[in-house]
Amino acid sequence: MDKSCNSQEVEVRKGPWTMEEDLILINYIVNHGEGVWNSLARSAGLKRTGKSCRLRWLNYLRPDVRRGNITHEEQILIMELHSRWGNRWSKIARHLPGRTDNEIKNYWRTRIQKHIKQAEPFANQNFTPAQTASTSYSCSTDQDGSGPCSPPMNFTSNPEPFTTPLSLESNDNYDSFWSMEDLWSTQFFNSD
DNA sequence: AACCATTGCAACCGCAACATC
DNA sequence: AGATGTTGCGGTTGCAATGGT
Repeated sequence: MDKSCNSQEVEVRKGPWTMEEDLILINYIVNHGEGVWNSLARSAGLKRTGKSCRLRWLNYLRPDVRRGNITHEEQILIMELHSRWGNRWSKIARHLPGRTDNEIKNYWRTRIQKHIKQAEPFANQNFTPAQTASTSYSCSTDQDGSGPCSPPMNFTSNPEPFTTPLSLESNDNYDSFWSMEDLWSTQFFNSD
């Protein structure tokens, strides 16, 4: 009949996450670990879908998520891997520790793709992303692509295991309200 | 100062693959 | 073997911030 009958029990929040929601999610995961996301969302008392919780955690709240500018080396690696695998963002992300598929995808669409478009007039003169990327290092050409790449600097290995949750050195986009450090410190104080 | 266009990013959606019953 | 639930992925959208006029 009318789905509004049970609309009360399935009240689901959408849109941007609040700091309070972030704290609840962090707290819950720290104390109980990740699990089945749907039940996690319910148990934590979040009016979010499991999917939304998972995304928020993976892309934003995890302590090892690295935010801030993509380095030149990372950009080169992204271009190299994209030329090899195409839009397999999660696969590409696995080779960039601390970066998420969403971040890489956004970066590609907003920065690299733009530059490629701008360069298109010159593209006829043998310009391709792959060629641009293949500057001074090579990746082992295992077909599955899981093989290690050898960038000029050894940045593929995660430099530090994020004892400091985030590098906020170029804190362009995360300084308006609260920082992840704020969240995490709050979380530790609050963890029951 | 006000308006408009562009940019960048967080979050949502739909789908396919996988797991469990 | 089929139904149902969950997860992971890639594409897309909405909106705040920023820049330009």
